[in-house]
Amino acid sequence: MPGSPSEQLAATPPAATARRARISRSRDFDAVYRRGRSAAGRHLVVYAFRPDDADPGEPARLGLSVSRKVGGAVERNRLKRVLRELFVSLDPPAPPETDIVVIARAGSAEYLAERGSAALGARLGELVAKATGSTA
RNA sequence: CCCGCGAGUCAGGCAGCCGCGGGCCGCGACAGCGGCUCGAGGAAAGUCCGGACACCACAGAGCAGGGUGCUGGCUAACGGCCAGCGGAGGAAACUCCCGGGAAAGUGCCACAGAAACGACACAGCCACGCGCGUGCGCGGGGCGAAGGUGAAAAGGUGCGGUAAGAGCGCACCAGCGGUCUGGCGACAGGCCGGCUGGGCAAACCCCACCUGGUGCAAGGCCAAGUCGGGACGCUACGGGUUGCUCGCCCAGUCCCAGGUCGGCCGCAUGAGGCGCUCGGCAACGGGCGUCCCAGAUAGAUGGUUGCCCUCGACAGAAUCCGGCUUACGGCUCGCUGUCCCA
RNA sequence: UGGGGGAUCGUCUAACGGUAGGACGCCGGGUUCUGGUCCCGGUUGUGAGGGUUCGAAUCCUUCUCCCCCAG
Repeated sequence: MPGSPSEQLAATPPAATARRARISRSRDFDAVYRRGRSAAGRHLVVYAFRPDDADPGEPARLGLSVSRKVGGAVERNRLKRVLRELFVSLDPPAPPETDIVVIARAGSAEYLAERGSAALGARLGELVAKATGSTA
């Protein structure tokens, strides 16, 4: 394996937009909520949890929760897409082998529309750092 | 030009980089990688109707319940659509209407009003008879809708007629019945007759037609896992027939505790789209050709950069399809023109 | 996604198709030296639009919002 071209592929940023890097089981969501650490902002809430059975070297997985209070289907889909994109390009990336759940609160769609994705990305970065700070 | 009316159509575009989901092909032991290709809407929305599909129920019959409601057609079906009829609105283009039955029965019609359906009483008009205080009372008669009201009052208006009056007579109008003509029909028109109605059925209801229930979290399969305790009972009771009755069938019943969070199928070729053509006023149907056109499962279309323009509305598939309704930006075509201005 | 229920004053609730009431707020006035109690008065788009009817909170229809159930 070492020295092979696949090493260059692994060097590319972890694609949290891929389905492998997402939390999909309700069991996993429950674990993050119950046993993880949380950090809350005005528009977002971030939960972080490092599962015991995580594969070594596995990049951080992302789970999103955007309820109907945020807006209609178009707004919520757009918000989820933007949040996934922002999560991948976090400047200090999220620590590996960690499950992170981001909850969008009511008003976050308006925040995105008025302040832009860069502002939302900054808020996301702050909260992720705060929630994962001691475990890293 | 500008108002208005109707129909149709589009849903920012192009390019670079980084990404996401499905299918096919290739490589690979797996994870995966590479190539090609496809990837939201006219409303995907609301879930208001109708069907397909699936399971459950059903020997069967009846009742109940629910829905629809002018006519003819279209459709798999519909509460939808098309063409008409009648009515309503508008100056017009045109638009809108749950639009059967009130001589089958029941009910309601507040307030006001003499009276709200029985045309009786009340009030009133008119001659006649009797009485007296001479314009009133009494009596038996004639009379109609005149009497404030009210949403609605026993056809309306006019003329004649009379003691007073009245469809009592006449003309026109409205309604009813009969008949003729046209139309498949709703209905329209003509003639004749008699002389005439309460209203409300989106009140109960009657009539005609339709109607089993539940919904893809339907349903099928695989994997995993729990399978423990208590009470009452001995055919009385109970359960099923998802509202009831007849009928039929099943057999112990109830309570507590525990398990069920994974995956595969269903799942996308369909009452399908487009083009031409034929029938039809049209909705729609027939024929031929051609295309394959999302299929996720915490749920896919984004990020970024550049250019252009009018600076981009409403809005995101979740079993599928046909409608309805609601939200909304632009463009094209056709049609109307009362008043005002040129 | 599918299925079901609801909306009346600031809050809780009534109302055969015929004037929208009650209780608790709240506001103003009176009584009291002051406050409370008590008395009087006020506070109203029946969620919105359209229709049936002489007349609609009520009947029909379209929409908006809220709540519940099914993993």
